[in-house]
Amino acid sequence: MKSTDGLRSRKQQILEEAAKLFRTKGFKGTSLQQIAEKVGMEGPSLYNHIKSKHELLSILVMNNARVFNERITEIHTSSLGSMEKIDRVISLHIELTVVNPDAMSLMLSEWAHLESEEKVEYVRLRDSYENQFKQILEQAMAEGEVVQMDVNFMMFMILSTLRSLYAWCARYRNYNRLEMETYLKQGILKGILTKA
Amino acid sequence: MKSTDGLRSRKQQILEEAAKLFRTKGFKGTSLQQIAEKVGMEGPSLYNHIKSKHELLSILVMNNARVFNERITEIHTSSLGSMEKIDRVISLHIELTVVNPDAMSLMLSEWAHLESEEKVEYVRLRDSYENQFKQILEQAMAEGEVVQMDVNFMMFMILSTLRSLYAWCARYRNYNRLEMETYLKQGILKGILTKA
DNA sequence: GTCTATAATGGGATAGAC
DNA sequence: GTCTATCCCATTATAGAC
Repeated sequence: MKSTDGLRSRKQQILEEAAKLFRTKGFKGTSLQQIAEKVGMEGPSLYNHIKSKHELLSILVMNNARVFNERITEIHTSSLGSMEKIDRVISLHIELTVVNPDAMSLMLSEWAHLESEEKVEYVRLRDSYENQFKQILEQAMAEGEVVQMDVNFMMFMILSTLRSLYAWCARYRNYNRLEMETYLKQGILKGILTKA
Repeated sequence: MKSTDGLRSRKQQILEEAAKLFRTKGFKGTSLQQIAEKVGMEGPSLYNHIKSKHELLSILVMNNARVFNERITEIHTSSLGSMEKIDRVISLHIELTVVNPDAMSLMLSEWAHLESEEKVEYVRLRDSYENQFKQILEQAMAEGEVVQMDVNFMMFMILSTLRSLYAWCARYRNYNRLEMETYLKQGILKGILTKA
């Protein structure tokens, strides 16, 4: 059958159900039988569509990691000002989280279960991402746009919030995205105090 | 034998090794044999000290959760001002994270594998913690000390950073704690911008 | 309290009929 | 492409010798 049969191909459907289950029960805590059940087939039938259980995790995590890396490279190598770049990085996280919160959650919490070769590539992509973001922050700091602080620590604080966004999206489903974006940027850039 | 034998009792030793392994490989990804190996015994021998694998997770997660809840209740019910309370909550997170980063990491990422009764109690403790923190933030907001914002979202932003601290501690082992505390409070309260 | 042997279960993956 | 039957292995937990 062609993949144009339904709106989503069978493999896509499997990937989506796997992502949901991996997210809530963990990669190790999810069985192929459970995934198969969600898609409406028996466990072994999955092997007509996938190579292994690890392949599911690999596709979900690595696709997301590659997109992230490409997008931040776009921002990093652009001619925008440093503060504009920081603004775009925050927007990037929000966009990718809203589009696919399951993949985001998985990427951040289950990557350790990737098989060794891919795990190496994942870490490389993540490091590349963090280095580019760090350089943006260093530039902003050198230009006096942001306060003097250990740049690693500043990055840690910002990424902590951005990386937890998927949990927020899960709890408050239909939260207004623009409102979220506004509050988030305000909080990260200006803090919560009313008085300087 | 008495538990005064070594510096740590046998059970304590098992708990510590289990915490480290659960943290890096996950609860489901860690076998009793692996824990036993770290302690220097065979898998089944563990059962002379523990009731089950789940008991290990339960002790590690629930102890931490109970301490957290007690400590925030102390802060919440005190007569301190709202901003002072927020300051103490941040310090509380730093203290408990520095003292036992493994337990903190586990509590936040592996609680879903608790057995059903304890999972219910864990969620109750976590909700209690969040509600008390939310009330502190609401008070600060009502007094005009912090900016007007969805209080749930403000709490989410603050807790995102505080709950990720264990990862920071793991990466930069001997980071100066006072410096960390200063930067963290500055970042959360005043943001990263130089200009208001 | 520690060991070896072993039960009991569940899960990933393959074979082969349809 | 889906099914049932099956293999193989890891893992939790127990039994019983020492």
